[in-house]
Amino acid sequence: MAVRRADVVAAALGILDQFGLADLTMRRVGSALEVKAGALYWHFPNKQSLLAAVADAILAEVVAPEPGPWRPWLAAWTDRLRTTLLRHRDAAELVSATLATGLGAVDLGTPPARVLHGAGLGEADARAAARALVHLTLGQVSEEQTRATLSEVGVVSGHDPEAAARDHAAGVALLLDGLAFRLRD
Amino acid sequence: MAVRRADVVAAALGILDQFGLADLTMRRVGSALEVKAGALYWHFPNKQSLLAAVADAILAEVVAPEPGPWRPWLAAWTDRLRTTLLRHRDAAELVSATLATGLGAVDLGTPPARVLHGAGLGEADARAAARALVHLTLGQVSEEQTRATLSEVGVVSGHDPEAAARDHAAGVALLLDGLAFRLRD
DNA sequence: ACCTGAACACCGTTCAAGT
DNA sequence: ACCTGAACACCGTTCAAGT
Repeated sequence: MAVRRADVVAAALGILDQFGLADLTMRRVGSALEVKAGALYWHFPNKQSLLAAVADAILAEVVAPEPGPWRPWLAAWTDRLRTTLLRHRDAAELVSATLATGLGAVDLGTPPARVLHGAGLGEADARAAARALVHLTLGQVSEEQTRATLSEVGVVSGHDPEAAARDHAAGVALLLDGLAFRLRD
Repeated sequence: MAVRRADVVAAALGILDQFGLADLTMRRVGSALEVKAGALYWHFPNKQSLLAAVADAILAEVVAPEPGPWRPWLAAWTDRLRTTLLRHRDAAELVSATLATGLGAVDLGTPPARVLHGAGLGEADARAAARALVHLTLGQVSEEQTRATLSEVGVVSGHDPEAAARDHAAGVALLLDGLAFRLRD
């Protein structure tokens, strides 16, 4: 039974979820598929491309909110992005890295930028605001996930998920206030 | 001549600047000091601790603006943070990773949080805003530095530093607008 | 106090050769 | 078309032993 590209991505995502990014090696993905590491290079040119595909798979889970007023739409979208990232171990770090390399296919900033542009913001400002929202979320979740892992191992104590959610919402609300100020008549 | 802890950090920073984070290995740092990799473990318990020390050294270069009104103070501080990060290859990625592990000594969020609290913002909101500012900057610079490296190798074309500066300023301004809204009477 | 030598258990990647 | 075997050039980390 030949392994297909999608099988490789699924296996990699499974390893990420169970063991984290540090254990996501080509050799481990291969052995999960009962195949040697070298075989993966038939499907992907290198490890980074495989990681980008995993990041894309994760981001595809973010469902866009129903069309509506820009502020609740953005608040909901940001929250869904956060929740999706939290569902997969080390996902924020993985997505950040992929976003930086530019290898990912999913354009994370486009949906919020479109909404903001539709609300009357200039295109450049809309893109800048979308980037800010994305970086804010990735940064907060990345810190939260690392802390969660560390507290699991017992290195650090008292990781509070509700406090993290509030922190994130506070940062987002600040940005949305700034946007409301820009969009006022 | 015995190698001291500070020598190790300086050598590591030199390798980071010249060759980037991927080439910053214990073996390379050792050979730059004419010492075997194992010798470094006399000074640091592991690689992460050495990286944290390097991150601290970089962040120590950020000089706080003169005391003054919160808005220009924060704008200046954020800009200096960005400029400092840009002076060292892959610095944003390194600092982000260190910040997540909690190993770093420099508390990046405290100065802006203090200024905001002094301006009348509640302590929790001040901390959340400071975190937002930091994550925004780290995310933008991290992307910028990766793109800069890629464009150096020729993988990607047209990295525009001025556009990146404008993007960052736009994101920060948005947040500061939100803060101004909160701090209005 | 500080370092070497040498090992252990890994990595990502390549590529001829097989089926 | 897809995979193995086997290698290449590396990693971080440990630790007895040396000075």
